[in-house]
Amino acid sequence: MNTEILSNKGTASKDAAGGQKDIKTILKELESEGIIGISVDCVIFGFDDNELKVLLIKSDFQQYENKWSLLGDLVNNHEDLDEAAYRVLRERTGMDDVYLEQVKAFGQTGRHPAARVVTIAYCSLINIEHHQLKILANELHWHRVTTLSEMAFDHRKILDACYVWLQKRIQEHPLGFSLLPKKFSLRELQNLYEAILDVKLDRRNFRKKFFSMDLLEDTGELETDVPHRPGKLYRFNYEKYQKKERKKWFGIDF
Amino acid sequence: MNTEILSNKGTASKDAAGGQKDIKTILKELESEGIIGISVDCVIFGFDDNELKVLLIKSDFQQYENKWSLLGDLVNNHEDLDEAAYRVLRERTGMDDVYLEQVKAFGQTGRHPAARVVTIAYCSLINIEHHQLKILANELHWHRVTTLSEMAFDHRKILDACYVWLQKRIQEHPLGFSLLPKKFSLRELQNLYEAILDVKLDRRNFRKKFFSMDLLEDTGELETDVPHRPGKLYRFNYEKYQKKERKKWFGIDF
DNA sequence: CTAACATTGTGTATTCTTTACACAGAGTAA
DNA sequence: TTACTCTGTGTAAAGAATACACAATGTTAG
Repeated sequence: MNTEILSNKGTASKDAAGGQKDIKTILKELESEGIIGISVDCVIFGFDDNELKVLLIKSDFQQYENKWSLLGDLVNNHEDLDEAAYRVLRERTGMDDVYLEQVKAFGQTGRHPAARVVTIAYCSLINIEHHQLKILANELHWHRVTTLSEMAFDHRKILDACYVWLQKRIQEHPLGFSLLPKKFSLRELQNLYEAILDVKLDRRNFRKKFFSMDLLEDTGELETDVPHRPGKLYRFNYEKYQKKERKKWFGIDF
Repeated sequence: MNTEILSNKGTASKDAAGGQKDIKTILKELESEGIIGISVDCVIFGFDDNELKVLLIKSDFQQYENKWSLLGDLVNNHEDLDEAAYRVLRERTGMDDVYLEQVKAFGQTGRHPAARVVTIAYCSLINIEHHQLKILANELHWHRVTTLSEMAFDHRKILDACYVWLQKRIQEHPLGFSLLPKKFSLRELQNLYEAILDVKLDRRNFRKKFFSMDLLEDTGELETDVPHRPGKLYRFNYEKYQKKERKKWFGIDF
């Protein structure tokens, strides 16, 4: 078989999900050879209009016509999994310096109609404002996470898993800042947490909590264009965070 | 290529790590075809003699002669990832009803000398006493996690990742009981936590904590064969745990 | 059979963390 | 100038984590 096609180069084949002429051929070959394909799928979250959004395209697999699909691609033979995920991100969003983390492998037989494909799901967080969608093929755009119509393949399951992962992760690690501009108000930060965790938080306690962690730096600037008293703008201090000693090892509770 | 070999059946080929005559041929074929192989590797933990143990075999890949290796195998073409992991467990330990969870995919190029193989790591917890090692080939046996000599492939990295995962997971979910006999004393439970988390805990606070969770049932029995006052034996009540409502959604801290 | 030993079982005071809650200040818009 | 909206702040109460000591129970050695 033609390994040249399998180890697809750069933007040649679009995605295990998005599809383009070649991918189907590749998958057909995999299937007829009894080979398991490997892909990555990126769940790319953004935060806009006080809502958590996810970046999707229209699937062009016939079985999933008009269904939404995650961004993914087959893994190139000579690239690491992480690299493959970064490549997908780069190709789709034009962004390089992006938060990206592996979440889970999905490998049910029958999850892809064309062939056996195991996919490694990655979760990515990007700032919608800083970001320009490059390739707008397949109606690439942002969707509310909470009100999603049906999705292609098992992508709903993948998305749900990543969302749950995010809800947990954001409470233990400072990921959230990747979704915000570099300078943000505490209100924005709280909106972010409220949206992702789907909960209302007490404003004063929320502030107290973050200030006591001592990781926010006052930029000295204020919000502009708000129709009320402007709030202070802060920035997250990654260095301080790195240096901080992780204690709290012990918290048995279930 | 011969898909019959690739989709290895049952006990035919032993492992991406353990190897047996066929596996090397399969891998060679994968490599020459430019195909990425998929395996599962199980990090099987046990608890014995107040220490956390892991089940390993001797690698018989020449490059890793005399190095220890996790238990794994190529994923069969028609089985789910989880099934493949269960199969490995069953074949090696003879146990079916075992705690097993996917932890992470490892897919660095070059992680396997014979071919490109992406492996999905699973973590498993078993009670050493309840369990009989079935196939003792390749010097299958238990090793202390803390004092491990060099390992084959990137298996040390995989093991470390699973260990860290376990340390975290055991604090949030009642996994630990899988490592203990059905009936256990509080001292045994505490030893387990102390060993895994590598920390000393206050006995009275530990008890208070577990009793307040209200998930331990007094069996009415006592320890036997201890050279001192025997402690009560408890059992973990899974049903109560299932019914318990999960609250504590909110714990931002990093 | 008694004394020494080892480990179980228990409660309270202190500190830290989380929660609940209200009012003055700053800017905007009419 | 007033009404409006959101920012910024502190305290009291409840709950959780920690530190800590002594009597009870069984075993073992003399």
